[in-house]
Amino acid sequence: MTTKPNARAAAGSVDRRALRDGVYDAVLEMLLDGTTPPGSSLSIDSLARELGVSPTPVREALVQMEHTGLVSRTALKGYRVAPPLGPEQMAELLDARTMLELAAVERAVPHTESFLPDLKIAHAEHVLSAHRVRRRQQQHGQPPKGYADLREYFNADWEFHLVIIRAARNRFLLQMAESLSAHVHRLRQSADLGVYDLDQAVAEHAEIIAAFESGDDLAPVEAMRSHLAGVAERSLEQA
Amino acid sequence: MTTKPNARAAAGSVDRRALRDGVYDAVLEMLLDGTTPPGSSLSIDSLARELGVSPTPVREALVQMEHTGLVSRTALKGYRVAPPLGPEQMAELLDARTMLELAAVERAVPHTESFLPDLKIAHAEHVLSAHRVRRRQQQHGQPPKGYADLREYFNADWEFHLVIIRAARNRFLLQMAESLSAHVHRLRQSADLGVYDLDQAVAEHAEIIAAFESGDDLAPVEAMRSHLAGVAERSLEQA
DNA sequence: TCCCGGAGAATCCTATAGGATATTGGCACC
DNA sequence: GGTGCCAATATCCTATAGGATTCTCCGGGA
Repeated sequence: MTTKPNARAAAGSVDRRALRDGVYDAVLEMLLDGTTPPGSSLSIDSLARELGVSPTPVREALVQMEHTGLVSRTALKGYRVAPPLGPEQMAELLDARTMLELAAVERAVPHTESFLPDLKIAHAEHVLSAHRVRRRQQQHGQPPKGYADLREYFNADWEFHLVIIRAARNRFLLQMAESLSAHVHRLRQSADLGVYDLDQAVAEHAEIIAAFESGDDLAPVEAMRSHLAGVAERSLEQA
Repeated sequence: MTTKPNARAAAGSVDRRALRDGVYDAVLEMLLDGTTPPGSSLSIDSLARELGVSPTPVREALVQMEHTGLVSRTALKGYRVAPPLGPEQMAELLDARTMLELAAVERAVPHTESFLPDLKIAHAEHVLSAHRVRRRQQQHGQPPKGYADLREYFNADWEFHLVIIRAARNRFLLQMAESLSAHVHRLRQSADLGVYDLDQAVAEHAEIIAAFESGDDLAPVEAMRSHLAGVAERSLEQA
C-alpha cells in the first residue's frame, strides 16, 4: 500500500478524502486479511473505538460496504461479516466471472494496439510481485495468511484482468467487474491456494498477451477461457 | 405505492425498516420521476428539511445510492444528480445488458419447468399494467412524465426479466442485474419512448415464453436476443 | 428438568452542535 | 475594464447525546 495506482486519468488534483473513506479502506483491509471470522457480528461502536473515530463515519463506511456483499446488514440489528463462500457460491462466482471476462475480451480485441502496452506493464508488475512472494516463501517458511506481499500479488493479478476489462470501453462492464472484485479476493484467500498458483497464473497470463499479439481475433478469448478454467479447477480442487 | 410487492420469499416476518431505508426510497422516487434536473446538486440539508428528518439518515441513504450511479459524490463538495445518459453510454448499457441477459437465459433453460409459472404471472402483470397505461393514455392526453401507472408498467416489465435472471441461479448475475436496474429505468424515461413501446414489448415477451415452452434449448436465447435488439433499436432511434 | 418473563446491558438509530471546507460576493488594485 | 484577494455564507463532515430496540442472563414457576 505504498503506492496508489488508482488511475484517475483526469486531472492531477488529488482531492482530499473524507474520514469515512479512510475508515472504509481500513475495514476492507481488515476483512480481506481473513483475520475476522466470517459470520461474526461487526459492532459499530467497537469499530469506532478500535479505529479511534466516532461511530458516524463508521456507519457510513459500512453502508457503502454493504453492496459489495462482504458484510450483510439487518435493520436495527447490525452488520455481520459475510459467511464464507460455499462450493456452490464459488462455482457461481467463477461462472459469472468467466462470462464477464470473456465478453470483455471480445470487446477489447479491436483496441488491442492501444492497451497492449498497459497490459504488458501490468504483467511485469505481476511477475515482479510473484517473484517477491516466491523469494519470501523460500526464506521464511509458510508466511501468515494476510501477508502484505501476497496481498500485493493478488492486486497485481487482478489489475492485469482489469486492464483488459477497461479496454472493453464499457463502463457498466467495468462496474460489474468491480462489484465482483471483493468476492474474487475473498475466494482466493478462502481457498489459500494462491501460493502454489504462482507459476501457472503467470504463464497463462503470458499466453493471453501472446494471443492478443497474434492478430487472431478468437485466440485471446480462448486463452482467457483456458486461464479462467484453470483458475476454477485449482480453486475448486482445494475445496 | 399502496402495495409492497417486494418478494421476500423467506419468512413472513416483516422486519421493521429503519428511517434511512424510507429516505432511500423517497430519494429514489424523486430521481426516477425525472423531475430533478440532471447535474444539479443535491444538498443534504435541503433534502433533510424537505423530508422532515435530520441530515444523518439522509447522508446514509445517499451513500447507499452512490453505488447505483444515480448520484455522484465528490468528497467535501457534496452529491450531484447523475448527468443524463449520452448516446455512447446508452449503447454501452444496452450492450452490457444484452450480454448479461443472454447468459442468464442460457443458464435458466435447464430449470424451465420450475420458473415458467412465475414467468407467466409476471407476464400477466405486465400485460395488465400495459393495458392500464393504454387506457389512461386514451382518456387523458399525454400523461405527465413520472406517471404512477407508467412507473408500475416499467417495474412489471423489468420484473419479467428479473424472473429469468433469478432462474439462472447465480446470485452474482443477479447482483449485476440489480446494479444495472437503476440505469435501465433511467434510460427508459430518458428516451420516453416507453409509451409507444407497449405492444411490441408485450409481444416479444410472449415470444420469449413461447420459446421456453418449445423445448428447444436455443430458442429462448434467440428470442431474448431479438427482444433486446428491438429494445436497443427503439431506444436509440429516439436519441 | 424445562420453560417463561423481566431487569439490565449492549447496540443501533436519529437528532443536534460545532469545527472544517468550499463557494460566493464585493472591493481594492493593476 | 479585468484580475486577485478577502470576508461572509452555505454546505459538508465529525463528534456527542439520548431515545428505541434487541440481546443476555437470571430467577421463578410448572
